[in-house]
Amino acid sequence: MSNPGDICAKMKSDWVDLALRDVSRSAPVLIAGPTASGKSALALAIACRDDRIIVNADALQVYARWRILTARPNLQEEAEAEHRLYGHVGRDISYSVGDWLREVSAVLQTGKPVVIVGGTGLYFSALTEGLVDIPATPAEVRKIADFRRAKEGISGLLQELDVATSEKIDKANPARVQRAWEVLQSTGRGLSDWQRETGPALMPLRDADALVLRPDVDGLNSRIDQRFDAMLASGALAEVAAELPYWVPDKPSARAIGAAELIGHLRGDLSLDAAISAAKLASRQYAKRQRTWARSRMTGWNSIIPH
RNA sequence: GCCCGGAUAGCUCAGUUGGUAGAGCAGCGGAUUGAAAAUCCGCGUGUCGGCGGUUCAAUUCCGUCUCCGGGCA
Repeated sequence: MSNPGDICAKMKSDWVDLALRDVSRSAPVLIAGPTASGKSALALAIACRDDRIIVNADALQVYARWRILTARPNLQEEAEAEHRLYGHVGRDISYSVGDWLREVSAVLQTGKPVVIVGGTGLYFSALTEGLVDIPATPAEVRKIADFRRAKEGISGLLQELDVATSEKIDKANPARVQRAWEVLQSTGRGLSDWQRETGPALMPLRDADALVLRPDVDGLNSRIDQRFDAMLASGALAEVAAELPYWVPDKPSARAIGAAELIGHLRGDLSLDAAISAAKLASRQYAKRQRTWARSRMTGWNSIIPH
């Protein structure tokens, strides 16, 4: 049996101890960084020290089905501190930055001290730089956009955009074009028009102790590989197998790295080794994108070198 | 041992009727205000296996050697 505090004590490692010394005891703490860099360990150590609640800032860890695959804190870890916004969204529910920001806002209103931790850069920029409150895209509009995009590509949607938005967005990026079209279609206003109204941030950077983990690339890559092996050892394949009957590639939760690969293996499309390699590769590529985001978008954050 | 086929970018391969070469993937860099673990953009000098020959010029043709497949003994 483990007593409260056991995990907290166990989580401690040299770099965590070192980082802990400079972390504010009063301001909200933000922890970002690439996948497998040790964010959760640091968050738990801080939460234990200051009796904070841990708030998830990861777009996939919100989904209920993937505890192992998305490296969500386990039950023991969750018992050490209150965790919020983890695994609380169903596999078919679409979830977005706006949803997340509203939920974070509600948590902050409780007045409890927090450590907000996750790998989704967009969530942090919405939190610290602001996000306009645009009504959610109705499912029918999304459906029409999906259909048209599949049928005629993005050119048709692109042509129907307002000029201001069209000039602003990356027209080669189907996701951006579709988003802009959906906003115009469902609200009657152009996206860029909306965005001009972006108000003050919920949590400006100066009000927080913002930390980015910046691990050595080679070290991180091998940690990513090891972690995926560990996920398999603790039942990732069974977790994915349980989803097999419900699997639809374009469902929101299906984007978890490793899910499509392991489903592919379970269906006999590729060997387990091939699935593992593909999943590890996708994770390394994801970590690279997170590094790029941190470099350019988190310049005001304090860097921590883990491990 | 003999015969055939390979050897070109980190990997899989294309190509050059002789004028020193280009795709995919990987990698690297970047963008990213509601699907963001998503999506998108940019970046290609490499003894064209070694050595010799022919040629103004060889990665390309010839010879030979090495290695890897396959076949025959």
